[in-house]
Amino acid sequence: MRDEPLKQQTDIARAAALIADPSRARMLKCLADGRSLPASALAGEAGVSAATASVHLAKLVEGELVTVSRQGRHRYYRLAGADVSAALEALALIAPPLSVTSLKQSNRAGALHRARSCYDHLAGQLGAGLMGALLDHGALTGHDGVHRPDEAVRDRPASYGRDIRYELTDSGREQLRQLGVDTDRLPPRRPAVGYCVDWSEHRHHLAGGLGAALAARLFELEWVRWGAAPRVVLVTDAGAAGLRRSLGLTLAR
Amino acid sequence: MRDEPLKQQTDIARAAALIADPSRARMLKCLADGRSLPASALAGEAGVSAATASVHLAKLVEGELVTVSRQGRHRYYRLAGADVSAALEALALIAPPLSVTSLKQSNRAGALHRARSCYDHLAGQLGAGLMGALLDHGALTGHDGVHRPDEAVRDRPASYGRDIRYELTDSGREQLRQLGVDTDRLPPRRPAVGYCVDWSEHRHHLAGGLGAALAARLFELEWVRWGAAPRVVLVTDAGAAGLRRSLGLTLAR
DNA sequence: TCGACACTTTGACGTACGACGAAGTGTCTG
DNA sequence: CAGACACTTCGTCGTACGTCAAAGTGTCGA
Repeated sequence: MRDEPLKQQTDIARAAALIADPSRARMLKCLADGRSLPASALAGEAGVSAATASVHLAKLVEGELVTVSRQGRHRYYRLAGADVSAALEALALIAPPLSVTSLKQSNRAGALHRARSCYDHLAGQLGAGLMGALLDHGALTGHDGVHRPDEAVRDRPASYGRDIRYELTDSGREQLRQLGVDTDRLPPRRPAVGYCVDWSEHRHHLAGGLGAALAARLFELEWVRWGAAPRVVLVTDAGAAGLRRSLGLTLAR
Repeated sequence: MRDEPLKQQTDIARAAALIADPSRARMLKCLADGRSLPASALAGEAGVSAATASVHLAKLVEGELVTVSRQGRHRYYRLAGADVSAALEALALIAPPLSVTSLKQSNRAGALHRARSCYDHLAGQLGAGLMGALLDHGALTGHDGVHRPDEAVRDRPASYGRDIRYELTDSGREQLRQLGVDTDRLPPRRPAVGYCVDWSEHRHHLAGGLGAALAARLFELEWVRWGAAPRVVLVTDAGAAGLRRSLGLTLAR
């Protein structure tokens, strides 16, 4: 505090201001474990529009709290360093408990985690759960469905996967038929079996022609229906029962 | 991140918002080393009015980043705990360097550190330096002039001291006469030798009738003059030379 | 008891900033 | 090549908040 050789003064108010916005704070919290996530996922987590999220992320990059890496039409954001997560943790220690009103805001984030649409198929706990059930039953082979960032070559959260080639088995064809999905009537040119890396689950969910057909069938059966907010999908009571009965899939909560 | 037993969510945005204001950040920085300071000192450090500082401090108390203890008409503020200073340090690590415009704002704080008025006498480096010179020359006896919070009984920064009793020596009377201060003509009822604990220097500066008379004499000699901002005192070139010559006192910068 | 002082409260003012819709840019799919 | 998509930029709106002067409260000293 004296006028001694004061080492580089830093502007802690500016750094704090970057964290002080509730939307940005929620985004940073999601990135706190070191993941890198696309802007759209962070917008969903924060409960704001893509435009708003974009502005926030630009500020975080400008302030060097996060870095961005472009991959095709996605942009993946991650914390700039360990010192950033350290600062977040230090703040968490002195922060008051989250008020109920702010918790309500995260309802949509919770709903997105449980089940959402991804292009024309299903994602979230529901999407990854379906994939897991298909693998457990031997309907699909080729991988265990878990995304491991270290081993991933081109696979990134929230986009189509390329590292792995899943195969539909004869048994799988039969199981899907019983659900009402005719695997012989899939669109011709489109690859039947594809997958995405689910950003909220760190696991694969079914995509491709088959993923789209399965999603359509679940809507048809009214096992799922659209929620209020964009991309939010809700599992109906009939759906929870049906999924448990036909695939042994039980969803939390 | 999963929906697992999420321990108490905390509102890091609120905590960050408390630090995100430049004035509050400057106050917190001053308190970072554990000192407790009165509101007026913090207002000076932050470069804002007492009213503004009061609002800020109320918010910091409300947010439990600082605590307050009343002592007479003063209120002493200090950081609420070690975790608060830890958070400040963590933020300092990720903060950008302070911009020039913000540095300019701290000019007044720097000026207040160098020399300011305190009631009717002088404080800051100048005030504490004068006190030190008088002690070095044996003009005063009774203590070494350093404030030690552990040993202090009733002494607090930025208010009149009571723990110690300084005595003016015959030699001191002579030295002051040479400066033009007649120690026989001090106001009758007021104690001649008093002191305050200088909050920026952690040392004592001369107060009482003698402190006032010395300050008045230095203004009369034009060794010091008023600065632009309230309570700011500037040492003139003649003053720097005179203080060095008569008391061996050299002021930094 | 009165005035000086430390601090807070009130009220008014200006502005900085977060929010979104709509339009624009680049990239992938079929 | 056309369309869908991820993301950004632009323009506009509303509001939350920092700022200070002035007035109010409590404490100290003469």
